[in-house]
Amino acid sequence: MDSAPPTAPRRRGRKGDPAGRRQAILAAALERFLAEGFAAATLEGIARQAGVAKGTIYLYFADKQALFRALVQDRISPVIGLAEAALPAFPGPTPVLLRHLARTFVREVLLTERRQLLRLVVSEAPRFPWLAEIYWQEVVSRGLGLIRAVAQRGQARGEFADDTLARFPQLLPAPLLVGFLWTTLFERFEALDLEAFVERYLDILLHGLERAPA
Amino acid sequence: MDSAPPTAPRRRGRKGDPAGRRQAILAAALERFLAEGFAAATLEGIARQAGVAKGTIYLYFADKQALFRALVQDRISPVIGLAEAALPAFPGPTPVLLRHLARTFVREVLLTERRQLLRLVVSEAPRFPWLAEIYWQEVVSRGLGLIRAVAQRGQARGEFADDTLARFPQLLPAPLLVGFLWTTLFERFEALDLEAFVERYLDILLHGLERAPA
Amino acid sequence: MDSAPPTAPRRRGRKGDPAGRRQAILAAALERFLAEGFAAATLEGIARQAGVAKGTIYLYFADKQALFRALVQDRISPVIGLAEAALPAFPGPTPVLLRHLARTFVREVLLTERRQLLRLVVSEAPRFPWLAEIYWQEVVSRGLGLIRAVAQRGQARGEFADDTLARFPQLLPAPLLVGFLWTTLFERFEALDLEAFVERYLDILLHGLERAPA
Amino acid sequence: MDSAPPTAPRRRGRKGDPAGRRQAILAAALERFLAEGFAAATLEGIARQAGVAKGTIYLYFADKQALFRALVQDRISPVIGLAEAALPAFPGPTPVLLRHLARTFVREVLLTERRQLLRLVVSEAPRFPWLAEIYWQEVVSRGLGLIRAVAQRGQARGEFADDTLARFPQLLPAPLLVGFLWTTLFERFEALDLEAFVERYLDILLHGLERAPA
DNA sequence: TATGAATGAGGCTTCATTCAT
DNA sequence: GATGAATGAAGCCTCATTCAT
Repeated sequence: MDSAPPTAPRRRGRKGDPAGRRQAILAAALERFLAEGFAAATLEGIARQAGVAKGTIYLYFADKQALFRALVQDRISPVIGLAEAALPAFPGPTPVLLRHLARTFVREVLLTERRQLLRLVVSEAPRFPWLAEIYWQEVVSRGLGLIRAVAQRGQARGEFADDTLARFPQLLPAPLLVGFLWTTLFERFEALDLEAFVERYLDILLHGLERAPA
Repeated sequence: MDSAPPTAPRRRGRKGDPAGRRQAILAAALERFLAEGFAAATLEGIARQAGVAKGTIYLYFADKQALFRALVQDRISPVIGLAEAALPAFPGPTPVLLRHLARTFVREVLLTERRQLLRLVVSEAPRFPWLAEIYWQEVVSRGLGLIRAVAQRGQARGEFADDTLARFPQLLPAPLLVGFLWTTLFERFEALDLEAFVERYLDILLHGLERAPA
Repeated sequence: MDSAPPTAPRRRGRKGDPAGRRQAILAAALERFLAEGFAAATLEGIARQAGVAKGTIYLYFADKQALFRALVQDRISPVIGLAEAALPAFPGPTPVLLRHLARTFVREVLLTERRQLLRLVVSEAPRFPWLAEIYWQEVVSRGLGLIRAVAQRGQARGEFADDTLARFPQLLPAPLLVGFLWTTLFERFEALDLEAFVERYLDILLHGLERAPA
Repeated sequence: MDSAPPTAPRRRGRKGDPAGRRQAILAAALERFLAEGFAAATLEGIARQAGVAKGTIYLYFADKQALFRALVQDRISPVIGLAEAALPAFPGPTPVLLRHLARTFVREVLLTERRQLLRLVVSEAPRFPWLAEIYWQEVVSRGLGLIRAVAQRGQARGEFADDTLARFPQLLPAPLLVGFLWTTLFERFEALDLEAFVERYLDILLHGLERAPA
């Protein structure tokens, strides 16, 4: 399809790139796990999609579960780094900063394939408790910490009326979860203007935070 | 084969009842699917939990997938009926009605095993597109319709400033999804006072709806 | 080969004999394990030889090792019972009794397929310590006890000069092990008149026991 | 590829020596085969123990079975040489010579790791008929020849009453096989004073040979 | 010559489905 | 109808062997 020449010549047999191999397997595994779930995805399918033999996977990962774990660790951790990097020395008002955070999440997660990872965690976590734990450590706890920091900044600068957001940092990602579910499951039944929805939600949330309701 | 008439139906437990059998199997299937997911749950386990033989399941359902489908159809539809029944002729102010709706959902879904059904849908929908469709028809579209009806009631009565809630009925369930994720995945890492969280959110939401923010 | 009609009609599909099934599998397993060793024998081969499907084996045995263990327990224990039963109230002189014991072993073990079981134990014991343990409990310790009882009988009756045989009961089976190795490994290279060999050894042994050599 | 001349052969350990390589591989193979058997031993394990890469083994041996065969041929033949060398011009009485032979075997085989080779032969001979053949040619037939030579020496010198030992040379190694089995399998369940046992056996055997019993 | 990444056939085991009783 | 023993396809994983470097 692409007129550009194949960058990787892909010699038959032993490939030359010992590093790209691992990434190719991870990419294939992500796709298969997302499409079929952990139990239903087969190593045969992953290998085929990665363009390697079944046994090759075991050169890089001890077993199917280790592959799954590596996948989560490799692809999830960088996500939160994006948001943390966006914070450090933000000059403007805190409400603007909050909007910035939420929009970053929408742009970098909800509107990319990364959104599927959350589904994977939701799906498989009950049977693989370490999965929720990794996700907690790498994403959720760091994300909530981020929001709490912003909440205190807002309170310190007199922009927020009280500690509502610090107590319930989950208020910020709430619409994002709606967006996640929507784009994942229900988009084909009814459209949702995701960005408008999030903006509207932020309007209400910030309005509520600035003037503490009863 | 046996010429002796079956004078004693030998109903041990819930056996012998051709209708109760089906329900017993469905109940067992629900539990196994929720606990292990579709692929990992075994008919052996379902049969054991239902107190029937493996082969018996095939007298009621064509195959594993048919069992799954019947389960979803039998158990999901009633959920939304609860909320719809709560609406009909509510006398008081619309904000109170909204709070009532949200609390019903928290009490009847989030704090019961029914919450697991949502997880099952999220998990298996990609492989069983009809699953999302059923869920949409039976739950989501009716739920959103309910909220829209309430939104219009509020606007008609002059309680809401504009059509924000009618355009984005997802605003109401947003915190409930957070609650879903929290109780499902992260409860063991950090506590969340679910009821306080939801009440606080309703404060903010209703405040925002009553006086339309910029 | 046998002109008699097939006693088991062997209907295709589900067999009727729930008891013979297990024995058929054990017999097939014995043959394959003996011919190929534990690691090299395949369940595919065992199933084929038993005339059952691969999965059927797992209805009777938890895994390959459990099959192996059951095989040893089922086939080894009866062997020693033969010798123990031969002892109780033997009327004649102890030397005659000893010869009787040795001949029973030759006839019932060395000259039958049972001899192969010893080879199996020797082969696989280092990797499956429980195997040597079972064999010790079921065969060796009981066999040595038998010989010690005979030795004391001989001493009590004044037929043996001292406690040599009680101290070294292994003296009796020594030539039988030679016979085992010979028939197992070297028969095709050079003939050995096993019975004459054993008789000649017994002559020497009994001669030595009757008049204790220096 | 590297233009620099290999001034330093970089012989780490026993590498670099094309002949030592072969020996290192054989030594490692011996250890792994003895510990795990032919089928269960892996080339990966042999290579690691030999300190070479898996592929290197194939530079010296065509395949796993060829490695096994070479191992047996290289390591078994020398064993019998020990005993043959002990014979040539023994000055003393033949019974003393026989005791000397037996003790040499106990010391050099039973009490060393070489004893395991016999177990390997017993284990794998049914699947590799050439294995029993090699063992026969290199060890057993030569060993029996040795004993027969001693038997004739004894008869010629009037020390033995008849040709019993020449007809049944297996009489001499019989207790050694008992010792083999004992140290290999049953030592941990009951102690056996191996040297005392062998001496006592020789007492009886020689006593019987000197004065031919009925 | 030496390496070790890559391969893929084949082994053990599981489990949805069938069917004789 | 109900049962559960039997089946066999399919999955995960191992490892002897090959081959580009």
